[in-house]
Amino acid sequence: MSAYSHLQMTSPATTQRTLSTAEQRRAELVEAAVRVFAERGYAAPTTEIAKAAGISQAYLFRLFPTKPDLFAAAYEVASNRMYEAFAQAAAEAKASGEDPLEAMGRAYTDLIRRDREVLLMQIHSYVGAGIDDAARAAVHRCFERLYDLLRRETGASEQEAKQWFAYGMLINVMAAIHADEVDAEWAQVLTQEPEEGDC
Amino acid sequence: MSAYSHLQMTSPATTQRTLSTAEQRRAELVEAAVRVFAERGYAAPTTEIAKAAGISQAYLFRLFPTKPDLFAAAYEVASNRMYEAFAQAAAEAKASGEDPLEAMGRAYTDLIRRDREVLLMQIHSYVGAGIDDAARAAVHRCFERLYDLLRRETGASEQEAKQWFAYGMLINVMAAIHADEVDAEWAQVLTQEPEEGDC
DNA sequence: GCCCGGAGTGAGTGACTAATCACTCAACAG
DNA sequence: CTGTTGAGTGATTAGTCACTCACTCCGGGC
Repeated sequence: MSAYSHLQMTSPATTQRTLSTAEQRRAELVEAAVRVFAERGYAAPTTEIAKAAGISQAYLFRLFPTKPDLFAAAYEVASNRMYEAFAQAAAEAKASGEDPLEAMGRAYTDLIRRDREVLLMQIHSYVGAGIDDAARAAVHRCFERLYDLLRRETGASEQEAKQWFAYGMLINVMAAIHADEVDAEWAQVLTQEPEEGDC
Repeated sequence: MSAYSHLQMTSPATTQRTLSTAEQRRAELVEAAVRVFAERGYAAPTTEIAKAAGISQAYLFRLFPTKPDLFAAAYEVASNRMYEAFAQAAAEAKASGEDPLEAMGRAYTDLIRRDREVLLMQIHSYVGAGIDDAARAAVHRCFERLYDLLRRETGASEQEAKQWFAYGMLINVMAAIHADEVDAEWAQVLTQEPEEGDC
């Protein structure tokens, strides 16, 4: 019978009317996909994603014809979320006369706590980029946009940009391997927040 | 670890046998596993690894009872190869009065060209670390050993060590996503070799 | 009332894959 | 020659996965 009909029956009556119901479901599905892919990687089964989204697996495949399509959409959403966080941090820093480079650096560490999924999706996409051409293109686009934003908004030099990305990658990896749960010097050093005099 | 560590045992000179010893086959299998896992990630099927090693899939499972066991062994070999490269670079630099920190940095970029598999295994293990407990432990051990080596041999400060690892992670990721094949400013900047005045 | 189209699903299917099992054969000791 | 042991395999199994299809349900237009 209705196996999981008790999940979210309270569908908001005041839904945004700009989205049709199918588009809305698609958006919900992608949100769920981000959650599950972030946790279990590309190998996450579609059944589990469908369950997380509260729909049947069959309907998942109506909304996204193939699994790579779904993964690409999830990655797109996650990398947009990251981009927006950085753009906002840069804009706010600019408005308040702060150093935008430093603000964007802080935005990264903030992102770990608030939105761990985004960083995990990033790591998983690096693996996907080694195999899937579409994933690789998406990852390259993400780096390009972020690099352009950084150079444009902060005026960082090439060397500064490189260093900024390097620390970002370190944060990504440390989050992926759960270094924060390890009680050892290396873990403490490599996950600690940057001090003031960082160079 | 110590169970399969006899890489080149003394082959019996008196008797020539057409059949290999199990230990020898195990070592060959692990070498093949490193190649295949590096290329295709944790999802690489055991049939393919067996084929690469020139043995049957059934025998693969006799030599390693489970796939995670095999992956862990492959990762161990790959990270040892990395460790040895760093240790050697540090030792040589020390002997010749060079700066060991810089030498170890150069060893990393050299490693990309010579032994790309090692870096790819590293990236793949980050994903494995999010799922498999054994893989996570292995990755943590690898970081610990490397961190200790760095601090001991180069006398780098915590901050210097952190920066060294950050650049290492950047190199890892750029290799994984094939950034070197991209013709764009971000790719060129993030993959270029470090200049002399890097800080 | 009746059709039509879109939302949504239960029940599959074929392809694969980790792991098992029953078995063969080579080598050697006695 | 014979019994034993370890190397090695073909065939199979149990389970999982991406993906499909025939179907139901429901609201709106005629």
